[in-house]
Amino acid sequence: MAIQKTSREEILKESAKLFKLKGYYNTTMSDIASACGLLKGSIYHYFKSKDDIGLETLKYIHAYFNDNIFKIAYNKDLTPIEQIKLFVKKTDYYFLNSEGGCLLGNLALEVSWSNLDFKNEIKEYFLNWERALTIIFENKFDKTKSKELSKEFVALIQGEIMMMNLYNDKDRYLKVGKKIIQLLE
Amino acid sequence: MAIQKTSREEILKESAKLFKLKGYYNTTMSDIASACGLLKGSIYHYFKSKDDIGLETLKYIHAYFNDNIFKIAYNKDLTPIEQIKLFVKKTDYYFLNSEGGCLLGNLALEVSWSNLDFKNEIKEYFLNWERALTIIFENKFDKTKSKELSKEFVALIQGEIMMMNLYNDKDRYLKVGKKIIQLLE
DNA sequence: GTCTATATCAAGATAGAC
DNA sequence: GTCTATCTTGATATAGAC
Repeated sequence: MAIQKTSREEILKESAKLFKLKGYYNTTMSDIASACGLLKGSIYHYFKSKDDIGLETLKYIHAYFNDNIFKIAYNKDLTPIEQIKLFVKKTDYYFLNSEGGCLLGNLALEVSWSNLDFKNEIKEYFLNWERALTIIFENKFDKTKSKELSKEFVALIQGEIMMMNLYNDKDRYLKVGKKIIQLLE
Repeated sequence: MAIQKTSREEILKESAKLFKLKGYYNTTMSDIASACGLLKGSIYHYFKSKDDIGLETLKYIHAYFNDNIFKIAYNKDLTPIEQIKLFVKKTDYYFLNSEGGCLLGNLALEVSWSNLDFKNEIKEYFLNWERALTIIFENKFDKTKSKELSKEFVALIQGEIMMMNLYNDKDRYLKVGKKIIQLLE
């Protein structure tokens, strides 16, 4: 009986960090293992391959956004203004503390050309993001306009996260959230 | 005397394609070589390492944008409207025909965390892009507003390129150029 | 300038001991 | 559940023949 040093979830968390910072292909099983205090062979007890870890990591982060951020749009106990403020607050909190930017955005550019499973997961993530924003916007705008706005904001957020991390400047990114809130006020 | 099959420039062109589509780390010297009709050993006649190719490829694409697109902002023979229309037209032409998106944007997310030379080149590229747009905007807006607009548009373009390639939909990307032109009309 | 051949290293992955 | 050991592959890179 060996002492349990890690768990499936911890491996996914560490993998997400590494993939964001080093890129997917440039992160090795050895990197992931040592981030969890293991040797690389031990990782295969939890996952059957690196691609398995990659896809599960995307799903894990996607689920985090679904459960903690996107769902705010479906919470009828909040007013639209409260919804959008909380939505922006939680999104900002995540990305301001997420060294390396947006995992799914990063992998969209790096991996989605070659791995269809990854690509589909990433597409769903952004669709869910857009759907959530659309629902909030529909309190003030018509369906078409709401869709258009939400798509544009999701793209803008991705671009600004790229710039935030490139120039180490949070202000530009934070402006996006302020703009979104102003739209509904 | 062996027949010359390729050139420094062709290697950079093929590398740019491959890096965009497959990612930097996932592209091998063998991939690059065979795209040029060579065997991998032969590439080292032109470049001393893969990182050398990577950095030179970034510089090559950066120079293309400087010479063909960004410089439009400094052409005093054109009116501001003509400038922005040409700017957008050339940018759109490039990205609509650039399978895999924006090389410097892609590598910004994949590589810039680990390679400072890459990161600096990428930062300069986006700064030059912003500077060019700022100059055109200054014909209608004050300096602060022009800077703000240009930064936001560069970020938005990057985000929309990501989405265009993810969803295989050119319309969303094309809206950005239309918005930019409208701003100056 | 391109080739063949090879050195070197590190990657993903597996097997079996503890 | 983690370890050590190892297999196999494929990566970057070099040397020297043509």
